[in-house]
Amino acid sequence: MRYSQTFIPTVKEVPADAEIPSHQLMIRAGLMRKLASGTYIYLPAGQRILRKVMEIVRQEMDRAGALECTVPVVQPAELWQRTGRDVDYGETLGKFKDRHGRMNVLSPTAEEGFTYLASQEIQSYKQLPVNLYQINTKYRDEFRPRFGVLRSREFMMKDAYSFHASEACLHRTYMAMYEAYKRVFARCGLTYVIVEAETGEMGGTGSHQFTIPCASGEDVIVYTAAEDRAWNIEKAPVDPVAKPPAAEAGPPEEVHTPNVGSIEAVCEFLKTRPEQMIKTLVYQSGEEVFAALVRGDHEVNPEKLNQFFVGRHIELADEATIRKVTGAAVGFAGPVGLAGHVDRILIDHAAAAMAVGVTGANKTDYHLKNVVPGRDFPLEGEAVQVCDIRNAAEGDTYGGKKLLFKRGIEVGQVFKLGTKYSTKLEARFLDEEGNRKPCLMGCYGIGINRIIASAIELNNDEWGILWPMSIAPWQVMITPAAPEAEIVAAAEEIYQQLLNQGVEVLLDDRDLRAGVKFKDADLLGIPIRITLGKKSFAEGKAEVKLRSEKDKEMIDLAATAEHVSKMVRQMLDQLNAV
RNA sequence: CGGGGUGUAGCUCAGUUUGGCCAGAGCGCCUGGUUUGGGACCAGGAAGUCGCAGGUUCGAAUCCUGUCACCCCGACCA
Repeated sequence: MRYSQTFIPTVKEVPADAEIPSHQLMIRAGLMRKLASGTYIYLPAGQRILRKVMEIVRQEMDRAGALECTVPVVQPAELWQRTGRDVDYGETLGKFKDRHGRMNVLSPTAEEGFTYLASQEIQSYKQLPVNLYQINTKYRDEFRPRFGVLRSREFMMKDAYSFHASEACLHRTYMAMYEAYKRVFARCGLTYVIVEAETGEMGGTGSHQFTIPCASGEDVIVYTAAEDRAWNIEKAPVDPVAKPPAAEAGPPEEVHTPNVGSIEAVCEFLKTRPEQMIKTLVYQSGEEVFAALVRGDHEVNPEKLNQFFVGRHIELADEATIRKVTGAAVGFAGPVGLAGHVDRILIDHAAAAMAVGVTGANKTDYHLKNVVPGRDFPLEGEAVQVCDIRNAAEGDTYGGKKLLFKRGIEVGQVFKLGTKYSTKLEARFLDEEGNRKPCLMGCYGIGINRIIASAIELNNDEWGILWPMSIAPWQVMITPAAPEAEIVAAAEEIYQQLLNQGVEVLLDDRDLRAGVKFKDADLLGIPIRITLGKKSFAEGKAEVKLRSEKDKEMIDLAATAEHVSKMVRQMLDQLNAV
């Protein structure tokens, strides 16, 4: 490709609305432009990267026995009503009505589509297993799109869905996908951490996420100091904290705390600390109202709470409900005397282990001091349970091992779905004994755009991007650094030779000063640059430089193309050797 | 959805507090010339309904009302 004939609009200045390196550099290097909040146009160079990542994913999926399909992005809402996800997905699900008045859904993921297909086509265990995938646009009406392509409304995702007659078979495909994912991310030149994203319910290894550790990540990864296990914070278990020796505490004492509802404000007002408070959150799930108690400095983990309400949607109770069950304004709920007013009380281990604490008084503008768990409110009973319902925090342990934290970008997830979708959409098969059973399912996703952003987050410097060879928009860039005809001709010759050898090469044939070309080359981040300058040309040499290295190598002009194409192959082999 | 912020040239932003100079700068773009290995220099030039709609006023980028878009923060409220 000749630079003069492509379209790579680079910009010097950092765009005002881009915060993280990948977002800034994708704009600056002319890879993409914003169309609207959370939607981006991929320009030619960006599109090449997208295509390369998709091709790696496609190759690894095919190698692992998955079969490519394409399911429509616009799907009948009726299908989503049957699985209940039109409600469960909430506002994030994009919908529109067509001219016939039919509701349509913009696919944020495609369990329904693929399961529908299976329901139509799978009759017998003899047809199983089957693993189908697509690489297609997904749409999510995100609450808050941000960080460029990391959390966008429209994005490219590879999603696969497998169907099985047995748990063992599902596990085999699950592991095949797990291995395929390792290959995909390694080939893309990414260092990744695999975290456990789901335990309990499915037993054992129900779901793993592939995450790229980096500061811009939105997910929190929790891992043991020995790094022998890692979890998404949504699933990270914690040891119950030790109960301190019982403290001398008088009876609960009401204190007037006018307009002081928040933990912070109460601490300020009562000169206490968050870890001495018991936070009482009221949730609802349909008609059922329940309370969750955690220590003031801890955070409730909705995913953990969900384990107690499998398959149901839970949310924080609205103000009216809170008033009804606590008899007080929002901000003054507490566990003392709450038992009869809610259907259930879930108490985190750490809250239960407190010797004494401060809580809301279930009375507007009042809190209670000297509240002793177990004495002033029950820790056991029919509707009371002490359990793990909070996020792991600094200082926690699991299995006696210290827990550490870092941020990560989730780029892939493998998940054992079970029969949720196959039951609801009647994707069933007859087994050897003639019994009709719902298929066991797995689903496996990879965020294509996130791979690109992660690669940039991991590989950039003050000048621009440093692409791994496998996903670089071009493998080699040729920069004639002087306008003399013989230099241009030499560049042209090497360009043709490289093309003939199947190397993806970008020839900077623009009539510009060398400095400008160098700046653009560094911004774009093509891994190998061949520079032809007056001085080296006079000596019959070309300069070969890696984007990642400072030093250059002087190669005979006649040998340059051969030398460079060998380098390309070696760098690719290194990435593919997994 | 709540809170905060920003909308002025293709980009980054000044000007708005205190209404009145001709609506500006840097970068980019066009023309000519000089340059030519790390985002050159000189000269000339094009380019903005000041987000949009109302209103106040002799006069509005500036004040008021509404509206739209974009950005940031947000369970910690129990």
